[in-house]
Amino acid sequence: MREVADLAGVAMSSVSRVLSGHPDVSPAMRQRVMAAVDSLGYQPDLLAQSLRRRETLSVGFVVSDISNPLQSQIALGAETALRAKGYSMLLTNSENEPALDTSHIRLFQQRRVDGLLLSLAAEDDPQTLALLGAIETPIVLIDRELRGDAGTRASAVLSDHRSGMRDAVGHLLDLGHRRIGMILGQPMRFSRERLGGLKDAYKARGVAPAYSVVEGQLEARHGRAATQKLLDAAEPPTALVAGGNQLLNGALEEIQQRGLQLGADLSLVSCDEISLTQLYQPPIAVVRRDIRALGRRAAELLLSQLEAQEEDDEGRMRVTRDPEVVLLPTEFVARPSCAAPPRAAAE
Amino acid sequence: MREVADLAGVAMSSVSRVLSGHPDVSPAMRQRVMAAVDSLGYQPDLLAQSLRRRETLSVGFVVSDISNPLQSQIALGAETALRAKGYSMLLTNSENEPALDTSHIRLFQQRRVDGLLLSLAAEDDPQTLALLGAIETPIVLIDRELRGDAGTRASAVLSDHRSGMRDAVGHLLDLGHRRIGMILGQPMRFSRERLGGLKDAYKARGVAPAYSVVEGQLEARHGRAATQKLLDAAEPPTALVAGGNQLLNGALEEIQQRGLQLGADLSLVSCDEISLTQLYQPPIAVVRRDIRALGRRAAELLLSQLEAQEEDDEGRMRVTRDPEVVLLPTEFVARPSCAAPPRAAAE
DNA sequence: AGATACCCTGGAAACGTTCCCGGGACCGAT
DNA sequence: ATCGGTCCCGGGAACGTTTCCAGGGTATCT
Repeated sequence: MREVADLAGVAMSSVSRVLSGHPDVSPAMRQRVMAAVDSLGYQPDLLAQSLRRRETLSVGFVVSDISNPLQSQIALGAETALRAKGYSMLLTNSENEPALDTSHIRLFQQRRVDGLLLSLAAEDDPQTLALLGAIETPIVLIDRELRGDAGTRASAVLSDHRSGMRDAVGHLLDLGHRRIGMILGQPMRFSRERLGGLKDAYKARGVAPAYSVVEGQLEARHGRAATQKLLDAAEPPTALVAGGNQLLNGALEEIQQRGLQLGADLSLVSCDEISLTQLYQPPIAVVRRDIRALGRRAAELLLSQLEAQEEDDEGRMRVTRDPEVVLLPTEFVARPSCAAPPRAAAE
Repeated sequence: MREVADLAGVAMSSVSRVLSGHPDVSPAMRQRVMAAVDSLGYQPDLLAQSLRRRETLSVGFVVSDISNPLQSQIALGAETALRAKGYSMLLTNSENEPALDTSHIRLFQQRRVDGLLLSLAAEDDPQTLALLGAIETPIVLIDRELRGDAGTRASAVLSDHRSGMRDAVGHLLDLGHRRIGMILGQPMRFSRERLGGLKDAYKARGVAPAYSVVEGQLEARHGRAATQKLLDAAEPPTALVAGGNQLLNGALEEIQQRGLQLGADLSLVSCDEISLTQLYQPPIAVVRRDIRALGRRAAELLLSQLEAQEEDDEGRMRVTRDPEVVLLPTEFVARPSCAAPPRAAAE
């Protein structure tokens, strides 16, 4: 920048003014400076800018596993929205370990990110909650619900899993199923809501609650083990609900292993659309949602918080807008993987 | 940091020395400083550190679309390896537009990233090539091959698509197929190599090259359109090769639409394992590779370049190690989606 | 005892910006 | 001609670190 100033024969402050679009700058000055900038191919150093301006135009995204199609679609949606406003995204994988969550959040703090997008590994980790409660930067939770300070201070985008699942289980009950097996992941909001939707459906139809639920990790191995356990029960369910694409993979493995025919022998509903659910034969019914929109909305919430920041007397940035929580819809899509239960099992 | 120094009653330079593990520091001093640090909960500002040290401990990752399972697995592998060495990853999606590639690279330059991981949208975009040729930071290309300066200056991790595809097509030829249709994406290295593998196989078996190839974008729509075109030919192929998971999705749509039975009516090979290929009925043969390793190796190459940097007389960092290119293996996995061609078509 | 060497510490410049503040030039009004 | 105001511009402090340099203290050697 000094080179530019020297070449143009002006002060560095003038160069800065021209480049940052300050109003107090004459056309002649602008021209001179821009000429020098072009001829030197000068590009301002964002690092120094950030240091001085006290904002980095960057946000941290903590994700448990970016290779999960769910998370990567969220990341895409979020990054695109953030980039449109000039923000960059720092990405980190916490490998489903809450301890990594906190250490990454701390790291992002040191990097002075302007905001945080969190898809946490756990909702009830005390360390994480304590850290988040003490943090002043804007936070948006993605499909997570936190207790205490951390929860009230943060914005959130949530999917309305309950309503989609209510329709899904309602559909199964209407087809004549009575015993439904549900495979869930970690005890987090999405699991609770899905279970809630299932209960709602039984209740709404006045059917005796003959469902069974297996909780575990959100991974294929658990999907398979849970399927095994459910189908080996004395009175096995006639329909299965897999609460996530990894669980679906495991469930399908076991179903194929047993030579069961989807629809005819066993009905199946999964959560979240992937290519597999559409192209499988028979196609698999899903509770669907716009995942990319989840990321986009999360970014928008964060941006709105960032726009509403003001410096207080101590020079720190304080958010002036209250955190928001938005609920995004889910939709049940019936497909041939759901059919009436086999005669024998239906009684 | 000044607060820490004041509380401990020492100079800021001493605090800095303690925290950065400088050797010239007495045990007493270390103790005093650490006590002050703990009591204040002080965390150093990485921004200021980066500015002063002239390194940011961050790398930029330019990806065309993170929601693609391929790219997200690469990202996971890379991020994990980078994080282990203290580096953070900035992620950006270029939406398959070379213009965005260059603008993101420029942005990363301004952010002073220490290195660049590139999965470019195009291999021959002049703007991108010019920019990369003029850049001094270490670069690792991911499954891309560049001409000119940019190419020689950059490291790269490449997959050996050719050998896997050679085996795949060899398998099809051995089953009796003669007319094979290949669906490819953009004209980049992976497409060229796959085509090369196909030709190799025909040549090795001395079979007349009766294959046909359709190039296009790496997306489902093209996969479907290409399948349509190939199957509508006067002498349609008896086996199809889809060069990527998006293309596979499109191809399967069309195949199902026509009511064709994989294996019996038409053989199919895809590239890169996804849950669909394993769980589809019949399972789909693939040319497989360890995608996460691709990301990991890319990060390792970059790290090795970063370690080999030294400051020259003008204060700029210069890499002292020559760029490396590593070739990672692929492996053909035969599955029931490949079978002998139907009698009628076999002549 | 004096000199030499070594270890540790404090002061200050620097990294590349931004932005406040003071001042010169110019205009119009008195 | 003087004054008040507006418009631009340059100087310099600051953001939070690191690192060079010089100097003070202690130990070692002659």
